[in-house]
Amino acid sequence: MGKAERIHQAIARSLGTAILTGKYQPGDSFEGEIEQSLALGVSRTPYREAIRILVAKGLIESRPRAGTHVTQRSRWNLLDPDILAWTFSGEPDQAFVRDLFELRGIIEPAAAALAAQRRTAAQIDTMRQALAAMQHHGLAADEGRAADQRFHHAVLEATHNEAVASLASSVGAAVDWTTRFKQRHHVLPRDPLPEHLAVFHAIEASDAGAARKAMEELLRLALDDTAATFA
Amino acid sequence: MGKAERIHQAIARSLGTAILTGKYQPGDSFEGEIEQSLALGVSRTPYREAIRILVAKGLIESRPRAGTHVTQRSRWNLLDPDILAWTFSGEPDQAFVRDLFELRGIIEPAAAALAAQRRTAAQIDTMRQALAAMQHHGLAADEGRAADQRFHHAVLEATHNEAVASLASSVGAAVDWTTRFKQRHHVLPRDPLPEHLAVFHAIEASDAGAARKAMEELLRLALDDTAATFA
DNA sequence: CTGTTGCATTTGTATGAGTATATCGGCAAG
DNA sequence: CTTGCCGATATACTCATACAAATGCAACAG
Repeated sequence: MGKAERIHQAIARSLGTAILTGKYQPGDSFEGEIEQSLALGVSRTPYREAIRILVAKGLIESRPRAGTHVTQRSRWNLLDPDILAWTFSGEPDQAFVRDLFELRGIIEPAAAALAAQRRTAAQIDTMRQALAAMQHHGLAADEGRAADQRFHHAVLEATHNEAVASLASSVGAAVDWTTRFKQRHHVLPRDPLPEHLAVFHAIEASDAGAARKAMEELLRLALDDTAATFA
Repeated sequence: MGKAERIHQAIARSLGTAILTGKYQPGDSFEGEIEQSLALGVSRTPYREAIRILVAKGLIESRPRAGTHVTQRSRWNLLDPDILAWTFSGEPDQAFVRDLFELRGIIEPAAAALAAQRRTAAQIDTMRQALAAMQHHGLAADEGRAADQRFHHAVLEATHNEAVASLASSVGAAVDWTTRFKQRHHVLPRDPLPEHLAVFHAIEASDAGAARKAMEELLRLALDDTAATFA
């Protein structure tokens, strides 16, 4: 049933995480695609495909004679879903987590306001079910966190804006990692349901202003929890 | 000097634009990697690498026995720089352009406010030079549009938030295409410099509220122009 | 010192053989 | 008739090797 990870995926993930965790610095070289692939015990084909994946995500660039080098951080597609997953597979940079929260603070309140104006009945349903699942399982369980993500995802979907919705996986990664991090550090989490319900009710009532404020409050509380964890 | 486009890049661009312009619909099949590559007159190696690129950007997925299929639109990384470039290489969907503008309306005012608080002297300098170049060349010239992009890019950079800054290429594509579109339809553009200067001066003065309002005004005017073009 | 030209090195492309995997269809049990 | 198992088979995946193309560097000519 599950899809076994292909070799090129494994290589891409391995090298990608190595770059994102700083084991390879911008400018570092991967010269010698024959040596590299043999060193990994694979043929050139999957190695090259892994390189193509990383190039597609902006992490590296390769030209004949010049070799393959890690690009400058500013050229990385940090919001790419795979990049985020690779970033969060280790202990991510605290500064980057703060940046992601700040981005959520920009996107999600505005999205909540738009969602309040445009949401369909089906999307309201999705949100309601997600919150029910979240209440039932709690954030300690995988299913609970998945439900949390579904809720935030549904809010972005309800904006009926594809560009905004495509940030869902990025935001979702931030949501997921934040709660995981709290769990990892054994912080007794305050029940997050009230804030979520406030957002939900405002969107259901088509009250854009209230939805914005409720989402801002939700993020403020989440950020406080996270900051407490770091401190 | 210029880098000749590699075959796998060309294939990826070709198939990517075909998907983004709707010539291939979600669910459509690319089965037969041998046939497909021969039909394109290339070997399987670069064809497969092109497929890996498209997979990395979420446009397609491929599994043994099942074949290679175009994924659902919701799984595409619409804000990926290449995806945007491919999208804008043709006549992009008007709805998507509106979505991108809405996203800019969410991101850029907030970014301008943050930039006002955090900008460095060097970043102020970059903005000033960009505006000077913009005034000198005008938006009809490539150099003028490049300067316009540099300005908006500098604003996002000045937030000192990597997650926000990584949206620069996305926003930049929107900026660039918008002005190109106006040119293409021979709309006599109003001089956009005053709004830009207003944003710049607010950021220089570290006035976050004024920067936010000035950017909102800039976007409102730009949107009006674009809407008039469509009408 | 400057421009140019040839060369060596690295990535890019071609091709054919063989492997692994997941879908599909049939078969058996319920 | 439905459900679950299970093997045959088409498909992508990997390997190995050979050759082509591009480009940065150094030697060289002016």
